[in-house]
Amino acid sequence: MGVAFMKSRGTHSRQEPSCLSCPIRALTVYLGGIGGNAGEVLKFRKAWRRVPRKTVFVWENEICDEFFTVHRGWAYCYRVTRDGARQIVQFLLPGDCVSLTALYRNRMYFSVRALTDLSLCVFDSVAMSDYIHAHASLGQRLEEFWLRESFLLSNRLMDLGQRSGPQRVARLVLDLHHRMTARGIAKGRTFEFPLRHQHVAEASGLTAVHVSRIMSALRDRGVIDLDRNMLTIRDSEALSDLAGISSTEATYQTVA
Amino acid sequence: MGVAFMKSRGTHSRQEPSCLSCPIRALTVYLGGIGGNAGEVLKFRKAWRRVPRKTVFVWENEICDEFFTVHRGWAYCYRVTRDGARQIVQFLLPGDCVSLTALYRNRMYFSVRALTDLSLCVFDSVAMSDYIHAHASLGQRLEEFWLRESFLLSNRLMDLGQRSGPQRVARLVLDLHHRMTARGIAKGRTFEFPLRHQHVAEASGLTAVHVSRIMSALRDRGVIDLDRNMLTIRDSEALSDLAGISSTEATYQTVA
DNA sequence: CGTCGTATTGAGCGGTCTCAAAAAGAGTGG
DNA sequence: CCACTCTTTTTGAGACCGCTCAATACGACG
Repeated sequence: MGVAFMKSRGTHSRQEPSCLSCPIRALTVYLGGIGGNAGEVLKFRKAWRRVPRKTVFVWENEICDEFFTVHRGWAYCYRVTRDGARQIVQFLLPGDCVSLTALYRNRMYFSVRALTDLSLCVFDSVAMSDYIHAHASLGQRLEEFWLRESFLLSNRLMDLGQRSGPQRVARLVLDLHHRMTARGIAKGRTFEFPLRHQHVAEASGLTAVHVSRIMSALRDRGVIDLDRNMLTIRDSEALSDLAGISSTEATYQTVA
Repeated sequence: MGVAFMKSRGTHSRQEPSCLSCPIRALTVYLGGIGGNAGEVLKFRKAWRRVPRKTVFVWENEICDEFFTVHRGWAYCYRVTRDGARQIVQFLLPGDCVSLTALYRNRMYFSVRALTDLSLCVFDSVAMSDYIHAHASLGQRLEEFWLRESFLLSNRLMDLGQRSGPQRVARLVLDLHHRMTARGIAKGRTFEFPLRHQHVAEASGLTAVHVSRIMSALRDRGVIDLDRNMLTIRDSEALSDLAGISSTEATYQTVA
């Protein structure tokens, strides 16, 4: 996690990591909480795989019988409209599993693309499903993950349905910062922000051009600062005020 | 509690129904598929309750330890922004369960309101959770309900993020028609449509005024017809073309 | 130094909103 | 059946947010 691996597909020379010492294991469905056994999981892990940035590795409407966990880097799930418009459904950070979906049916309803260079833990989805369901507490944890997923999706729905462009952007930034912090990847108010305007746009239902104007305005007003993929929240007060964080969200956000 | 307390338009004078002969039992989590035992479920059903239209019976951010199934009528889940804007997250039709959420935590993250006069089957959420998890096949079914829920939410996300007003309205109409048909409530191209423009607006992230203009246009072009809460799809071709139904959705929509 | 991807900026358009008023329905009570 | 009220729908006019298109600037990389 500490090691940089930005461009260079040549770097990234880490050894295949073990689940036992994985710093993000507590975030996963299968190793978080009390029920997981890292040794056992490691035994049926199929592979540890690297994916260069911009690569699509799960395709909407196609078969996928693997279950992934993001080990390092960023990715995102998206779907595309019949006439080509893309909607980013979710950004994936280290510790996030790429698709609970694969546990049930292998026909995916979204695509997944690496945003940065990525490393993934790969499992056979049936094996993972069997493992989870063999441990009652993991099954319960899995269901809570679904609950959380629905909650997060409904948050996004609120954003797209009821909030202005600047609000959507502010909320996206805060959300990512919050998640990065929760995983210990971000420490203070500055954190890695590898999204292009186009990504922000596709996530928030705006245009890249308009996102540019919004972010420029935020920068001019001294609310945020963005330099070389590092984003700094300068005026946290102003940002969350703009975002209009509600108490409901604050409550649920602590879930992970 | 089971006693009626509507101002009863006189209709709705049904006896408390039994799960055994319930026409929508196949749609529920706990009685659909192969694992459910209607006699057993009926035994721990807490009540059968009527709720007059416009009544809120689940509150965002409040405790709720009941699990409901819509037995008759329409309802909707919604959330409200800090500055008062409402987003309808989901419409609930007979057979839909009001909140899987209550199975896990009793603090709700949305409110639920009756759109029409409503009758509900009421369960203690812990009892229901125990029952479902005591039957492996029901547990699995529950997880598939979560999958479906996420899929549907991501559909809505696509709508709000990437589609124009007319498209959103067209899709909402088609979606409701599809669901009504799947439950045998709608037979042909005409079906009950109790939503006010305001509801359509809050679901699709538009304004009631604008929804009015959109629906007038659809009517003028002979695409739909709306008379006294009955909606008729006159030109199904044109409507789904406008909606831009993708193959992904068609596939998943057959799930139920 | 040239190329490619990305960001910025400007000008003009259009979809959707706001505000406001009028019209149409639906329910209520006489 | 009518008169009254309340809710909902319709319509118009004007404003604004966000979009489109296009040109330019920037920055990373080879």
